Amino acid sequence: MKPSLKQIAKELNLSPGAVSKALNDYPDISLATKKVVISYVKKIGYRANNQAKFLRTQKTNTIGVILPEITNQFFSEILKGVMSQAQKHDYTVIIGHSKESQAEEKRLVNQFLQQKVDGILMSLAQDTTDYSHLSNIIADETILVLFDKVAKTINCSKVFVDDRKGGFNATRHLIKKGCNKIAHFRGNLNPQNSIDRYLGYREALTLYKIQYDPNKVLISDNGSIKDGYLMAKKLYESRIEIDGLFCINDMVALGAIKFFREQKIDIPNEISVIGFSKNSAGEAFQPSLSTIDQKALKMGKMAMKLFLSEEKILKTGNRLENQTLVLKTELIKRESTQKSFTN
Amino acid sequence: MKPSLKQIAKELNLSPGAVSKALNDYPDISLATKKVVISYVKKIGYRANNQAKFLRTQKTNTIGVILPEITNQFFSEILKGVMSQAQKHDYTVIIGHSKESQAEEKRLVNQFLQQKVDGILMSLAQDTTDYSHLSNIIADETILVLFDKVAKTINCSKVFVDDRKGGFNATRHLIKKGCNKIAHFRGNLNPQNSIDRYLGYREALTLYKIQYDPNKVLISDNGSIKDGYLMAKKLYESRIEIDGLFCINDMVALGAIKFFREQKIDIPNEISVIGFSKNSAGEAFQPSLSTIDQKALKMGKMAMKLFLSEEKILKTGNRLENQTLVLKTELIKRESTQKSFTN
DNA sequence: AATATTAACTAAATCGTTTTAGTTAATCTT
DNA sequence: AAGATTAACTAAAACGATTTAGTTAATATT
Repeated sequence: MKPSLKQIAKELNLSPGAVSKALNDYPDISLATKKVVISYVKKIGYRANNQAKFLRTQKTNTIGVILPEITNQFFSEILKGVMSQAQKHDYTVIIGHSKESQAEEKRLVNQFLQQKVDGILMSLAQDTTDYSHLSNIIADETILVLFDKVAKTINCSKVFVDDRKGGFNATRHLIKKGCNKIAHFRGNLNPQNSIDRYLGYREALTLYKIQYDPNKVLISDNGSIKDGYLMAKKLYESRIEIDGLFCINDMVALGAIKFFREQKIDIPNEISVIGFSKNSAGEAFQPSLSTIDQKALKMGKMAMKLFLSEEKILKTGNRLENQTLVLKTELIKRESTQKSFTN
Repeated sequence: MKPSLKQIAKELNLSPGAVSKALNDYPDISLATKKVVISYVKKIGYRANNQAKFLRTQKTNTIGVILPEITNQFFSEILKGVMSQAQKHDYTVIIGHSKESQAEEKRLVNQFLQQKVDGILMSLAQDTTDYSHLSNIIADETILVLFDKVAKTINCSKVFVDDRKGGFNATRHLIKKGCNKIAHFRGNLNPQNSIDRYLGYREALTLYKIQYDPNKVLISDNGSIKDGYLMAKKLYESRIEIDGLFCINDMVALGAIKFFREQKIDIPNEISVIGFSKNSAGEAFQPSLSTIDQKALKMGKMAMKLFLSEEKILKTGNRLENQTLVLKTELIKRESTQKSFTN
């Protein structure tokens, strides 16, 4: 049914080897033969079998991408960035969804290794504390690139944003807009990103000599709109006065704003709010949401580029040197922190 | 380096065939031997090579998913649904991004067929008019399942929502809330979904004896927030009076609301607005956005289930019968159409 | 004209599995 | 105790490509 090299060879009175060489443009095949083979192959719509190919070449031209979440604009954009580069270099992308679970993450790594991917690009799940599966990847001589949520102790290439600086810039922006009672709705305790943004927040407070108040820091566990809403409610009901709020992400910020506006609190004049990650919904919101651009698309592209460069180094037989890329975030000033703005 | 069945066999003084059989639980291998093999394999962390496996079994346990867009909550949710089912049945998911381009879509189909996927699940690009690549999939004896944007003439399983009914329900909802000058920001001319939603809109107008006015229908080309904003502006500047608006999707609706609110137009009291697709941002918006739930997660799950059932039928050697599933949409009533709601 | 060189192939091994057919030794049957 | 049966393997082909090491015929060299 589906034609193989062997059948084509028989049809053209050639050996399978000759056909293979013709298609791969070997110099020891005549131009005339190459033309015949190529035109015949086109005619019958022959497609080489990648699996069979792999058996000899040991290259699948496939990478695996593991994301903790998929219905999340940040990760979607990273994926988009990865895929744009993958397409450019003719790589196939396998995708896995770890659902923020270490067990699922390990299962996926195993599955991908069995698929013989050339590399794995991943962002760690929140509850990943054991890194043995990452070591397995490296032991398997498969390239590993970590992005966003990375394991500092694992020896591989990494790309992430400077979360601390991002948190610092967000907080400083609020301070410069005149806020001095600034709350922070932070993320879960373990992921480094969440810690770093919190540290940036503290750093800014310290620099501008604002007293740190632990009562103004609440912990979100899933970073959803609803979460933001409930945290704002909790803060409001505890009667802690604030004039600024820095949220772990835009969804939490939108939820918080929703609550505050229901209470007839003027955003930004009574409370200025800034998010993190630049979700596109923030732009349409009223007030439009100030945020920190986390450069998701670029991060995805860079992750793939890191993979490609390691691949190239490996091919030359050199010992590969891992790179760590720290991308700069960008402050997006919008209405939610623009006090002159009246609603 | 990486252990093969052959090496394991040598180590255990068995033949490669016996090891393979032990791992696949063949009845003609003794329990004792099976135990030895399994424990040894676990010890050294052996992982079967899927590519090599395929060569004999002709099954990759891999499906390809092609999406026109990826940073779009609707498609992300579909993907999530597909992946949840794929995981359950131990399938690997390859992903492709057609970027709404027919050429790219064809390239991806070709790439996936070369990867010997067991099936392709896809939503067509907006500009796809030629279906030869779809025929190729079927000719290759690869299972094809279309979702959301489907080709009615292609003989394969399909799943999509009843867009016409959805459009009808959205429009009727506005009418029941007292609107009778209802505009429609529709999608591009060719995709059937966009046409069907428009037809539903017309149908509702007809049923409730409201004069259809083509000036109240504007065409969005990319369905973005910005697009919605600009269309609202265009409508506003053309001085066409409306009291209701049905948008092709939530992003367009959010953009439109943004513009109207900037003009101090009261939403929903002066203009009620309803979107389509249930983007999570709509919930946090003020006013929260009424919309039509397009059942993305379910659609993804069903697409994978359709694939699995075809797979099962194929295995029994029976002729497969294609199924077409039409999912019901759900009206989500929120503040943007709740006239009693005061902002 | 004998030999060396080159062009253009072919033959066959190989990658890592699976699976069918065959083999051997032990056990059962009568 | 001889033949039949069974348990538990082994041997080898096969899947579809790639690639190394020949091979053959034509051409070039001296």
